[in-house]
Amino acid sequence: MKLTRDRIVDAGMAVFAEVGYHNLSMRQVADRLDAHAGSLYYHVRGKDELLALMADRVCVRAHDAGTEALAALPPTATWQDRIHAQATTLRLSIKQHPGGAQLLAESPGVLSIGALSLMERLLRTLRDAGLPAEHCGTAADTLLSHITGFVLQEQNQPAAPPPVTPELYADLCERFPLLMDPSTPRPSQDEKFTRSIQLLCTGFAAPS
Amino acid sequence: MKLTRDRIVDAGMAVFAEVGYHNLSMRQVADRLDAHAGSLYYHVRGKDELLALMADRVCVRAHDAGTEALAALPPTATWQDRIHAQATTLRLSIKQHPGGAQLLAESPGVLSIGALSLMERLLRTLRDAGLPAEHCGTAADTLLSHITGFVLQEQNQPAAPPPVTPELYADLCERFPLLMDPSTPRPSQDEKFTRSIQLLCTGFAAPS
DNA sequence: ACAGCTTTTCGAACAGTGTTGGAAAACGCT
DNA sequence: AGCGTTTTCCAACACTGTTCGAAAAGCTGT
Repeated sequence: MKLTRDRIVDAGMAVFAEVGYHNLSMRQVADRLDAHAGSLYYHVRGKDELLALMADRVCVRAHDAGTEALAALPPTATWQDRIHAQATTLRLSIKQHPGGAQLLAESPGVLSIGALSLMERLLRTLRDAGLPAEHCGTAADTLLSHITGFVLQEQNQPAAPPPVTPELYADLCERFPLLMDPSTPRPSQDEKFTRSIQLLCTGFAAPS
Repeated sequence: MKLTRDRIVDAGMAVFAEVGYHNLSMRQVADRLDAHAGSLYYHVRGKDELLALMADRVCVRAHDAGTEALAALPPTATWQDRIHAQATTLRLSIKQHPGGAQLLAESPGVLSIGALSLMERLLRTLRDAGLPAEHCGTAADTLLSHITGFVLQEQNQPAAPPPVTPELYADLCERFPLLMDPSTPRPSQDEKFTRSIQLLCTGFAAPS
Protein backbone atom coordinates (compact mmCIF):
# COMPACT_ATOMS: atom_id res chain seq x y z
CA MET A 1 0.00 0.00 0.00
CA LYS A 2 1.12 3.49 -0.69
CA LEU A 3 3.16 5.29 1.88
CA THR A 4 1.78 8.55 3.15
CA ARG A 5 2.41 11.15 5.77
CA ASP A 6 -0.77 10.25 7.59
CA ARG A 7 -0.13 6.54 7.42
CA ILE A 8 3.34 7.07 8.83
CA VAL A 9 1.95 9.04 11.74
CA ASP A 10 -0.64 6.30 12.27
CA ALA A 11 2.06 3.66 12.43
CA GLY A 12 4.08 5.90 14.69
CA MET A 13 1.19 6.19 17.10
CA ALA A 14 0.71 2.43 17.05
CA VAL A 15 4.28 1.54 17.95
CA PHE A 16 4.28 4.44 20.36
CA ALA A 17 1.39 2.86 22.22
CA GLU A 18 3.23 -0.44 22.31
CA VAL A 19 6.82 0.36 23.14
CA GLY A 20 6.57 3.86 24.55
CA TYR A 21 8.41 7.01 23.79
CA HIS A 22 11.96 5.99 24.57
CA ASN A 23 11.99 2.85 22.46
CA LEU A 24 10.34 4.30 19.41
CA SER A 25 12.57 3.97 16.38
CA MET A 26 12.14 4.78 12.74
CA ARG A 27 12.86 1.18 11.78
CA GLN A 28 9.99 -0.10 13.88
CA VAL A 29 7.64 2.42 12.34
CA ALA A 30 8.82 1.36 8.91
CA ASP A 31 8.47 -2.33 9.76
CA ARG A 32 4.84 -1.84 10.68
CA LEU A 33 4.26 -0.44 7.22
CA ASP A 34 6.24 -3.20 5.49
CA ALA A 35 8.64 -0.56 4.31
CA HIS A 36 12.25 0.28 4.86
CA ALA A 37 13.42 2.97 7.21
CA GLY A 38 14.91 5.12 4.51
CA SER A 39 11.62 5.40 2.71
CA LEU A 40 10.08 7.37 5.53
CA TYR A 41 12.44 10.23 4.85
CA TYR A 42 10.78 10.97 1.58
CA HIS A 43 7.61 11.95 3.45
CA VAL A 44 9.02 13.21 6.72
CA ARG A 45 12.00 15.42 7.29
CA GLY A 46 13.26 13.35 10.19
CA LYS A 47 12.35 11.79 13.47
CA ASP A 48 11.79 15.18 15.04
CA GLU A 49 9.12 16.06 12.55
CA LEU A 50 7.45 12.70 13.00
CA LEU A 51 7.40 13.21 16.75
CA ALA A 52 5.95 16.66 16.31
CA LEU A 53 3.21 15.29 14.10
CA MET A 54 2.47 12.61 16.67
CA ALA A 55 2.36 15.16 19.46
CA ASP A 56 -0.11 17.14 17.42
CA ARG A 57 -2.25 14.06 17.00
CA VAL A 58 -2.29 13.46 20.73
CA CYS A 59 -3.49 17.02 21.17
CA VAL A 60 -6.20 16.53 18.58
CA ARG A 61 -7.40 13.38 20.30
CA ALA A 62 -7.40 15.20 23.60
CA HIS A 63 -9.39 17.98 22.01
CA ASP A 64 -11.98 15.57 20.68
CA ALA A 65 -12.23 13.77 23.99
CA GLY A 66 -12.65 17.16 25.60
CA THR A 67 -15.61 18.11 23.46
CA GLU A 68 -17.30 14.86 24.39
CA ALA A 69 -16.65 15.42 28.07
CA LEU A 70 -17.96 18.96 27.83
CA ALA A 71 -21.08 17.79 26.03
CA ALA A 72 -21.76 15.28 28.79
CA LEU A 73 -21.68 17.99 31.43
CA PRO A 74 -25.03 19.10 32.88
CA PRO A 75 -26.12 22.63 32.01
CA THR A 76 -25.67 23.62 35.63
CA ALA A 77 -21.93 23.00 35.45
CA THR A 78 -19.76 25.89 36.56
CA TRP A 79 -16.83 27.15 34.56
CA GLN A 80 -14.57 25.42 37.07
CA ASP A 81 -16.25 22.16 36.11
CA ARG A 82 -15.63 22.88 32.47
CA ILE A 83 -11.98 23.62 33.11
CA HIS A 84 -11.66 20.48 35.16
CA ALA A 85 -13.24 18.39 32.44
CA GLN A 86 -10.81 19.67 29.84
CA ALA A 87 -7.84 19.20 32.14
CA THR A 88 -8.83 15.66 32.98
CA THR A 89 -9.37 14.58 29.39
CA LEU A 90 -6.04 16.08 28.45
CA ARG A 91 -4.33 14.26 31.27
CA LEU A 92 -5.91 10.96 30.33
CA SER A 93 -5.12 11.43 26.67
CA ILE A 94 -1.47 11.99 27.49
CA LYS A 95 -1.35 9.08 29.90
CA GLN A 96 -2.75 6.72 27.29
CA HIS A 97 0.70 6.09 25.86
CA PRO A 98 3.78 5.37 27.96
CA GLY A 99 5.96 8.43 27.88
CA GLY A 100 3.23 10.54 26.33
CA ALA A 101 4.19 13.49 28.45
CA GLN A 102 7.72 13.36 27.10
CA LEU A 103 6.35 13.41 23.59
CA LEU A 104 4.45 16.61 24.29
CA ALA A 105 7.31 18.04 26.27
CA GLU A 106 9.96 17.58 23.60
CA SER A 107 8.11 18.97 20.65
CA PRO A 108 7.84 22.73 20.35
CA GLY A 109 4.12 23.03 20.83
CA VAL A 110 3.40 26.44 19.44
CA LEU A 111 2.95 25.58 15.80
CA SER A 112 0.73 22.60 16.43
CA ILE A 113 -2.90 22.79 15.39
CA GLY A 114 -3.98 20.44 18.13
CA ALA A 115 -2.22 22.36 20.87
CA LEU A 116 -3.66 25.60 19.58
CA SER A 117 -7.15 24.10 19.64
CA LEU A 118 -6.75 23.06 23.24
CA MET A 119 -5.47 26.48 24.15
CA GLU A 120 -8.22 28.30 22.32
CA ARG A 121 -10.96 26.35 24.04
CA LEU A 122 -9.42 26.95 27.44
CA LEU A 123 -9.33 30.65 26.68
CA ARG A 124 -12.91 30.48 25.51
CA THR A 125 -14.21 29.00 28.74
CA LEU A 126 -12.17 31.40 30.86
CA ARG A 127 -13.43 34.38 28.92
CA ASP A 128 -17.01 33.13 29.03
CA ALA A 129 -16.63 32.85 32.79
CA GLY A 130 -16.18 36.59 32.89
CA LEU A 131 -12.55 36.58 33.96
CA PRO A 132 -10.55 39.67 33.07
CA ALA A 133 -9.23 39.30 29.57
CA GLU A 134 -5.67 40.29 30.37
CA HIS A 135 -5.33 37.39 32.80
CA CYS A 136 -6.84 34.63 30.71
CA GLY A 137 -3.70 34.16 28.65
CA THR A 138 -1.42 33.44 31.55
CA ALA A 139 -4.13 31.37 33.17
CA ALA A 140 -4.41 29.08 30.17
CA ASP A 141 -0.65 28.93 29.81
CA THR A 142 -0.31 28.00 33.45
CA LEU A 143 -2.92 25.29 33.08
CA LEU A 144 -1.19 23.68 30.15
CA SER A 145 2.32 23.77 31.54
CA HIS A 146 1.06 22.51 34.86
CA ILE A 147 -0.77 19.58 33.30
CA THR A 148 2.28 18.68 31.26
CA GLY A 149 4.50 18.82 34.30
CA PHE A 150 2.06 16.83 36.35
CA VAL A 151 1.73 13.94 33.93
CA LEU A 152 5.47 14.02 33.37
CA GLN A 153 6.15 13.53 37.03
CA GLU A 154 3.34 11.01 37.16
CA GLN A 155 4.65 8.86 34.33
CA ASN A 156 8.22 8.94 35.56
CA GLN A 157 7.36 7.59 38.94
CA PRO A 158 9.37 4.38 39.24
CA ALA A 159 7.14 1.33 39.13
CA ALA A 160 8.92 -0.29 42.04
CA PRO A 161 10.01 2.20 44.70
CA PRO A 162 13.56 1.57 45.83
CA PRO A 163 13.92 -0.26 49.12
CA VAL A 164 14.78 1.96 52.05
CA THR A 165 17.01 0.60 54.73
CA PRO A 166 16.02 1.53 58.28
CA GLU A 167 19.05 3.74 58.77
CA LEU A 168 18.38 5.57 55.53
CA TYR A 169 14.80 5.99 56.61
CA ALA A 170 15.87 7.49 59.89
CA ASP A 171 18.22 9.86 58.09
CA LEU A 172 15.45 10.93 55.74
CA CYS A 173 13.08 11.54 58.62
CA GLU A 174 15.61 13.79 60.25
CA ARG A 175 16.50 15.78 57.19
CA PHE A 176 12.99 16.00 55.76
CA PRO A 177 10.63 15.94 58.71
CA LEU A 178 7.72 17.50 56.85
CA LEU A 179 8.00 15.22 53.86
CA MET A 180 8.32 12.13 55.97
CA ASP A 181 5.63 13.05 58.43
CA PRO A 182 3.35 10.03 58.40
CA SER A 183 0.42 12.01 59.79
CA THR A 184 -0.04 14.02 56.61
CA PRO A 185 -2.47 12.34 54.24
CA ARG A 186 -0.99 10.91 51.08
CA PRO A 187 -3.66 11.44 48.44
CA SER A 188 -3.84 9.47 45.21
CA GLN A 189 -2.68 10.94 41.95
CA ASP A 190 -6.24 11.57 40.86
CA GLU A 191 -7.00 13.49 44.02
CA LYS A 192 -3.81 15.45 43.73
CA PHE A 193 -4.68 16.34 40.18
CA THR A 194 -8.21 17.52 40.82
CA ARG A 195 -7.04 19.49 43.83
CA SER A 196 -4.34 21.20 41.87
CA ILE A 197 -6.85 22.16 39.21
CA GLN A 198 -9.20 23.52 41.84
CA LEU A 199 -6.23 25.39 43.24
CA LEU A 200 -5.54 27.00 39.91
CA CYS A 201 -9.18 27.87 39.38
CA THR A 202 -9.47 29.67 42.69
CA GLY A 203 -6.32 31.49 41.75
CA PHE A 204 -7.91 32.51 38.47
CA ALA A 205 -11.08 33.71 40.17
CA ALA A 206 -9.35 35.73 42.85
CA PRO A 207 -8.93 39.43 42.02
CA SER A 208 -5.36 40.54 41.66
CA MET B 1 43.75 10.75 37.98
CA LYS B 2 41.47 8.33 39.63
CA LEU B 3 37.98 7.86 38.32
CA THR B 4 35.21 8.46 40.76
CA ARG B 5 31.46 8.73 40.88
CA ASP B 6 31.64 12.40 41.76
CA ARG B 7 34.20 13.18 39.11
CA ILE B 8 32.06 11.47 36.52
CA VAL B 9 29.07 13.54 37.52
CA ASP B 10 31.25 16.65 37.38
CA ALA B 11 32.36 15.82 33.87
CA GLY B 12 28.78 15.04 32.96
CA MET B 13 27.65 18.45 34.13
CA ALA B 14 30.44 20.11 32.16
CA VAL B 15 29.55 18.32 28.95
CA PHE B 16 25.91 18.96 29.67
CA ALA B 17 26.52 22.69 29.92
CA GLU B 18 28.35 22.66 26.60
CA VAL B 19 26.36 20.42 24.32
CA GLY B 20 23.01 20.24 26.06
CA TYR B 21 20.86 17.38 27.07
CA HIS B 22 20.20 15.78 23.71
CA ASN B 23 23.80 15.55 22.60
CA LEU B 24 25.24 14.24 25.82
CA SER B 25 26.96 10.91 25.34
CA MET B 26 28.92 8.62 27.57
CA ARG B 27 31.90 8.80 25.26
CA GLN B 28 32.11 12.57 25.56
CA VAL B 29 31.95 12.35 29.33
CA ALA B 30 34.70 9.76 29.25
CA ASP B 31 36.81 11.86 26.88
CA ARG B 32 36.72 14.76 29.29
CA LEU B 33 38.21 12.50 31.93
CA ASP B 34 40.82 11.04 29.56
CA ALA B 35 39.16 7.70 30.01
CA HIS B 36 37.32 5.23 27.86
CA ALA B 37 33.58 4.94 27.79
CA GLY B 38 33.50 1.44 29.16
CA SER B 39 35.32 2.49 32.31
CA LEU B 40 32.42 4.60 33.43
CA TYR B 41 30.29 1.53 33.86
CA TYR B 42 32.38 0.37 36.74
CA HIS B 43 31.22 3.38 38.76
CA VAL B 44 27.81 4.01 37.27
CA ARG B 45 25.14 1.50 36.40
CA GLY B 46 24.35 3.18 33.09
CA LYS B 47 23.47 6.42 31.45
CA ASP B 48 20.16 6.59 33.27
CA GLU B 49 21.86 6.56 36.63
CA LEU B 50 24.32 9.20 35.53
CA LEU B 51 21.47 11.41 34.36
CA ALA B 52 19.68 10.89 37.65
CA LEU B 53 22.79 11.90 39.56
CA MET B 54 23.14 14.97 37.38
CA ALA B 55 19.50 15.88 37.91
CA ASP B 56 20.08 15.62 41.63
CA ARG B 57 23.04 17.92 41.35
CA VAL B 58 20.95 20.50 39.51
CA CYS B 59 18.47 20.32 42.36
CA VAL B 60 21.21 20.76 44.91
CA ARG B 61 22.52 23.81 43.11
CA ALA B 62 19.02 25.20 42.93
CA HIS B 63 18.65 24.59 46.63
CA ASP B 64 21.86 26.44 47.42
CA ALA B 65 20.91 29.33 45.17
CA GLY B 66 17.57 29.37 46.91
CA THR B 67 19.09 29.76 50.37
CA GLU B 68 21.11 32.71 49.12
CA ALA B 69 18.08 34.32 47.58
CA LEU B 70 16.08 33.79 50.76
CA ALA B 71 18.85 35.27 52.86
CA ALA B 72 18.89 38.37 50.68
CA LEU B 73 15.21 38.96 51.23
CA PRO B 74 14.23 41.77 53.63
CA PRO B 75 12.64 40.71 56.91
CA THR B 76 9.38 42.26 55.78
CA ALA B 77 9.05 39.80 52.94
CA THR B 78 5.77 37.92 52.83
CA TRP B 79 5.54 34.17 52.40
CA GLN B 80 4.51 34.79 48.81
CA ASP B 81 7.82 36.56 48.31
CA ARG B 82 9.65 33.61 49.78
CA ILE B 83 7.83 31.20 47.51
CA HIS B 84 8.55 33.40 44.54
CA ALA B 85 12.23 33.58 45.39
CA GLN B 86 12.51 29.82 45.55
CA ALA B 87 10.55 29.36 42.35
CA THR B 88 12.69 31.86 40.49
CA THR B 89 15.99 30.41 41.58
CA LEU B 90 14.80 26.95 40.64
CA ARG B 91 13.74 28.18 37.23
CA LEU B 92 17.05 29.91 36.64
CA SER B 93 19.03 26.91 37.83
CA ILE B 94 17.20 24.69 35.38
CA LYS B 95 17.57 27.16 32.54
CA GLN B 96 21.32 27.37 33.07
CA HIS B 97 21.90 24.31 30.91
CA PRO B 98 20.26 23.75 27.54
CA GLY B 99 17.68 21.07 27.95
CA GLY B 100 17.90 21.23 31.72
CA ALA B 101 14.16 20.82 32.06
CA GLN B 102 14.33 17.58 30.12
CA LEU B 103 16.97 16.33 32.48
CA LEU B 104 14.73 16.90 35.47
CA ALA B 105 11.71 15.64 33.61
CA GLU B 106 13.21 12.33 32.59
CA SER B 107 14.66 11.26 35.88
CA PRO B 108 12.32 9.91 38.52
CA GLY B 109 12.74 12.65 41.05
CA VAL B 110 11.46 11.06 44.20
CA LEU B 111 14.61 9.41 45.41
CA SER B 112 16.80 12.43 44.80
CA ILE B 113 18.22 14.22 47.80
CA GLY B 114 18.26 17.53 46.01
CA ALA B 115 14.65 17.30 44.93
CA LEU B 116 13.62 16.32 48.41
CA SER B 117 15.47 19.32 49.83
CA LEU B 118 13.66 21.67 47.50
CA MET B 119 10.36 20.08 48.39
CA GLU B 120 11.01 20.18 52.09
CA ARG B 121 11.83 23.86 52.08
CA LEU B 122 8.74 24.69 50.06
CA LEU B 123 6.68 22.80 52.58
CA ARG B 124 8.45 24.62 55.38
CA THR B 125 7.59 28.07 54.07
CA LEU B 126 4.01 27.08 53.34
CA ARG B 127 3.55 25.66 56.81
CA ASP B 128 5.21 28.67 58.41
CA ALA B 129 2.77 30.82 56.50
CA GLY B 130 0.00 29.21 58.46
CA LEU B 131 -1.60 27.38 55.58
CA PRO B 132 -3.62 24.30 56.48
CA ALA B 133 -1.30 21.34 56.73
CA GLU B 134 -3.38 19.01 54.61
CA HIS B 135 -3.10 21.35 51.63
CA CYS B 136 0.58 22.11 51.77
CA GLY B 137 1.58 18.83 50.14
CA THR B 138 -0.46 19.31 47.02
CA ALA B 139 0.53 22.95 46.96
CA ALA B 140 4.21 22.12 46.91
CA ASP B 141 3.67 19.35 44.38
CA THR B 142 1.76 21.73 42.16
CA LEU B 143 4.51 24.29 42.40
CA LEU B 144 7.22 21.86 41.38
CA SER B 145 5.36 20.27 38.49
CA HIS B 146 4.28 23.67 37.28
CA ILE B 147 7.80 25.03 37.31
CA THR B 148 9.09 21.98 35.49
CA GLY B 149 6.39 22.29 32.88
CA PHE B 150 6.98 25.98 32.50
CA VAL B 151 10.71 25.75 31.87
CA LEU B 152 10.14 22.79 29.62
CA GLN B 153 7.84 24.77 27.38
CA GLU B 154 10.17 27.72 27.69
CA GLN B 155 13.27 25.84 26.58
CA ASN B 156 11.52 24.11 23.72
CA GLN B 157 10.37 27.30 22.13
CA PRO B 158 11.88 27.26 18.64
CA ALA B 159 14.61 29.83 18.27
CA ALA B 160 13.32 30.99 14.90
CA PRO B 161 9.52 31.01 14.69
CA PRO B 162 8.33 29.49 11.44
CA PRO B 163 7.28 31.95 8.78
CA VAL B 164 3.53 32.37 8.43
CA THR B 165 2.09 32.97 5.00
CA PRO B 166 -0.74 35.52 4.87
CA GLU B 167 -3.31 32.89 4.00
CA LEU B 168 -2.22 30.69 6.88
CA TYR B 169 -2.37 33.69 9.15
CA ALA B 170 -5.93 34.41 8.06
CA ASP B 171 -6.88 30.82 8.65
CA LEU B 172 -5.35 30.88 12.11
CA CYS B 173 -7.16 34.10 12.97
CA GLU B 174 -10.44 32.53 11.99
CA ARG B 175 -9.93 29.26 13.85
CA PHE B 176 -8.28 30.73 16.93
CA PRO B 177 -9.68 34.24 17.34
CA LEU B 178 -8.80 34.52 21.02
CA LEU B 179 -5.24 33.31 20.58
CA MET B 180 -4.63 35.54 17.60
CA ASP B 181 -6.29 38.60 19.05
CA PRO B 182 -3.63 41.29 18.71
CA SER B 183 -5.24 43.44 21.41
CA THR B 184 -4.35 41.06 24.20
CA PRO B 185 -1.00 41.88 25.77
CA ARG B 186 1.80 39.42 25.12
CA PRO B 187 3.87 39.42 28.29
CA SER B 188 7.46 38.27 28.46
CA GLN B 189 8.39 34.90 29.87
CA ASP B 190 9.55 36.47 33.11
CA GLU B 191 6.25 38.25 33.57
CA LYS B 192 4.32 35.11 32.73
CA PHE B 193 6.31 33.19 35.28
CA THR B 194 5.89 35.62 38.17
CA ARG B 195 2.22 35.95 37.38
CA SER B 196 1.72 32.23 37.37
CA ILE B 197 3.47 31.95 40.73
CA GLN B 198 1.29 34.72 42.13
CA LEU B 199 -1.68 32.86 40.73
CA LEU B 200 -0.70 29.71 42.55
CA CYS B 201 -0.06 31.59 45.78
CA THR B 202 -3.49 33.18 45.79
CA GLY B 203 -4.88 29.74 45.14
CA PHE B 204 -2.98 28.44 48.14
CA ALA B 205 -4.20 31.24 50.34
CA ALA B 206 -7.84 30.99 49.38
CA PRO B 207 -9.96 28.85 51.71
CA SER B 208 -11.33 25.74 50.07
C1' DA C 1 2.22 -0.43 -26.56
C1' DC C 2 6.14 2.09 -26.11
C1' DA C 3 9.19 5.69 -24.63
C1' DG C 4 10.00 9.33 -21.31
C1' DC C 5 9.44 11.47 -17.12
C1' DT C 6 8.26 11.98 -12.24
C1' DT C 7 7.28 10.08 -7.91
C1' DT C 8 8.34 6.69 -4.78
C1' DT C 9 10.88 2.83 -2.73
C1' DC C 10 14.79 0.10 -1.92
C1' DG C 11 19.18 -1.36 0.03
C1' DA C 12 23.43 -0.56 1.41
C1' DA C 13 26.26 2.30 3.80
C1' DC C 14 27.98 5.90 7.43
C1' DA C 15 28.77 7.76 11.75
C1' DG C 16 27.36 7.54 16.14
C1' DT C 17 25.05 5.52 20.38
C1' DG C 18 24.70 2.59 25.06
C1' DT C 19 26.43 -1.47 26.85
C1' DT C 20 29.07 -5.76 27.75
C1' DG C 21 32.96 -9.05 28.84
C1' DG C 22 37.48 -10.68 28.87
C1' DA C 23 42.23 -9.25 29.02
C1' DA C 24 45.46 -6.16 31.01
C1' DA C 25 47.21 -2.99 34.04
C1' DA C 26 47.47 -0.62 38.54
C1' DC C 27 47.11 -0.76 43.32
C1' DG C 28 47.43 -2.22 48.26
C1' DC C 29 49.08 -5.48 51.53
C1' DT C 30 51.53 -9.05 53.77
C1' DA D 1 58.41 -10.14 45.48
C1' DG D 2 54.20 -12.14 45.15
C1' DC D 3 49.19 -12.35 45.54
C1' DG D 4 44.57 -10.60 45.39
C1' DT D 5 41.59 -6.94 44.57
C1' DT D 6 40.21 -2.92 42.34
C1' DT D 7 40.20 -0.39 38.34
C1' DT D 8 41.01 0.48 33.44
C1' DC D 9 41.39 -0.67 28.67
C1' DC D 10 39.92 -2.37 24.24
C1' DA D 11 37.38 -4.60 21.04
C1' DA D 12 33.17 -5.98 20.02
C1' DC D 13 27.74 -6.13 19.66
C1' DA D 14 23.35 -4.57 18.55
C1' DC D 15 21.28 -0.75 17.87
C1' DT D 16 20.09 4.20 16.36
C1' DG D 17 18.99 8.34 12.80
C1' DT D 18 20.17 9.64 8.40
C1' DT D 19 22.00 9.92 3.50
C1' DC D 20 22.47 8.67 -1.32
C1' DG D 21 22.59 6.52 -5.69
C1' DA D 22 20.17 3.05 -8.03
C1' DA D 23 16.10 0.55 -8.97
C1' DA D 24 11.22 0.16 -9.26
C1' DA D 25 6.52 1.85 -9.92
C1' DG D 26 3.19 5.04 -11.75
C1' DC D 27 1.54 8.30 -14.95
C1' DT D 28 1.36 10.90 -19.51
C1' DG D 29 1.54 11.77 -24.32
C1' DT D 30 1.92 9.88 -28.71
